[in-house]
Amino acid sequence: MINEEKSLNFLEEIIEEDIRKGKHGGRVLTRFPPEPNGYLHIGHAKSIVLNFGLAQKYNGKTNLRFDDTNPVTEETEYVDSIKNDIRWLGFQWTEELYTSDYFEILYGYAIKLIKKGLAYVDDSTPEEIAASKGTPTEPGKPTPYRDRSVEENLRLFEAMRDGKFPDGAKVLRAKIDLANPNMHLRDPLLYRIKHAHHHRTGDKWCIYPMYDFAHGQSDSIEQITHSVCTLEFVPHRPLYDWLIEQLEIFPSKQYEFARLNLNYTVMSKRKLLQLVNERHVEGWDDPRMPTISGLRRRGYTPASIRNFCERIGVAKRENIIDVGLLEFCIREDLNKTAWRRMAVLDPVKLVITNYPEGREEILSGENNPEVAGGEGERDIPFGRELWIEREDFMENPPKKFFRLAPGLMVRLKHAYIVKCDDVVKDATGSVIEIHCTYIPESKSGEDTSGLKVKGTIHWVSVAHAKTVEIRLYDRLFNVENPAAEEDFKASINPDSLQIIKSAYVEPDLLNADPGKGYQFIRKGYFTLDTKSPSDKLVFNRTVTLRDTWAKEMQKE
RNA sequence: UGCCCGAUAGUAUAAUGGUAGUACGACAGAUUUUGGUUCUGUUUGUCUAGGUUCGAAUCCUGGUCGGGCAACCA
Repeated sequence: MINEEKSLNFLEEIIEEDIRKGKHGGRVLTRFPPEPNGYLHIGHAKSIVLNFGLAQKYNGKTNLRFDDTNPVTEETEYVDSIKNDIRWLGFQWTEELYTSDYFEILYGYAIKLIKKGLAYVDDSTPEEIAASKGTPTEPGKPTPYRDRSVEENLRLFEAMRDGKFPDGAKVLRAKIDLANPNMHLRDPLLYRIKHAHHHRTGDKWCIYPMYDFAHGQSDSIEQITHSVCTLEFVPHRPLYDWLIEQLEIFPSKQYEFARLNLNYTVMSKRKLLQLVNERHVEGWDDPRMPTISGLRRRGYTPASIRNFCERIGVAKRENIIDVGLLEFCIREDLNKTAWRRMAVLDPVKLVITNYPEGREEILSGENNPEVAGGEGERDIPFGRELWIEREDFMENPPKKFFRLAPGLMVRLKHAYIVKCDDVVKDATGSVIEIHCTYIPESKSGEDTSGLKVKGTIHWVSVAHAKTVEIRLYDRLFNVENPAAEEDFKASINPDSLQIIKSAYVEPDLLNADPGKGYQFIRKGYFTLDTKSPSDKLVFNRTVTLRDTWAKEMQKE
């Protein structure tokens, strides 16, 4: 293929068409509108990459707007974490805005609607209002307050603002159509009374606008050109348009896409909050959580997440993405950037019987074989006794086992070829030592032995090994779609975290940089846990390496 | 059984009336001092029934299946 296919998603097509027609002078302004009532997760990342990406692609801008219209659930802690996560992902918003900054304007919009005879104060209880809306198959009926005069509505709404009524005593409703087949148009609530402290406006207000009377209006105030949200807001769109039309304000347009679902995890803030509150995980940033902060602590990079969000595409069809694609994206990134190190997670001792007692050598290994020059080398001490991985030895191996077994030879990475001669067992019959002889002329880089071995294994010198803690993570749930279960918590994977209290690593790892990814050769990608105690290092496994041998073994 | 949205390989996503393509996965092979990486190849798809058309994944109609909508949440 000579010229690159552009292959636009449906939003890019809409925007390009708008630009072609000169709509808004070709201006593109999107917004990312989180409610500060929880931490951002990978689903938000899709929306962030989409909104910021669209603006970048079309020379536009993106506002960050906190949708803070419900003081009961919203907190400043969440505002800070959200800003931090967006920056970490690599995006910078044009303006930091809050719906609560528009409360006065919104109040004015409500007055305008009342004056046009398009809104009324309703004294009904929540139950009465629900009943007044009817059901999807039956039209609603007006409540006794629907035909109050403009003057009375004005007076009552002002009294609501002035705190004359308790919570729930009255609401402001749009006067549209109680028989409309779209439930959202059956006189939707616009304002409710909540005598609650707001994280930004304090106690200034005791009435707060509902989502439908805040979101579209905020879009309009900011002159957002393309307001991109998820599918569940499709039925709200007629109301979004109706309010803008009646208010005669800037005509922002809403477009909807299908939210991200990942298998083997949950994505709703309510469920994630439950996992945190009920201590199924350590917190919002537990490395098993699909939150941005969890993925960060796990060792995912911003580039890998951005890349993932681009690969999954954007459409209007419900989807469940295989978490394997996320893993592919982080491996792809880390393979190119992670420095290689050796670590033994499940050690057994290997003794080189023909290597002089007390002798040691300093060998060297390139940091990154994926880059020309290897990004330098580090020293690796070698000696007569080594730790190797227990699974790299088998007494009675199957035919295609390319590791250590009596009579077989392997290459010790960056070192020598060794041949297994003997094993030492304890009283219970388990192997405690593997005795080998090494081939002196097979040293890495100056091998004149002429020997060819199929396998190469990693190792750490017993005399120089450093002890660290390693945490291995697995999927948090045992079923593909936990949200579809009766009780999603019943399918929590009890083995999602495995802690290895003492693993042996090469000494250079004591200099590991926080925030950097390391490949423990043949074992996976790891990163320093940001909450390691100062007296010991803890490494989190980001993801395993692809393991075709393990897959082969499973087939048998 | 009211209204709305959707349906293309296992999972996603293109093809905008003219050769059904791409990525991930799976499978096979080559290379490899990581059973990693890289490279090559193979496999699998238009929900269904009609209609319009020289020609339909695409347009029309009916059906089927999936999802959403009746919070003083967003």
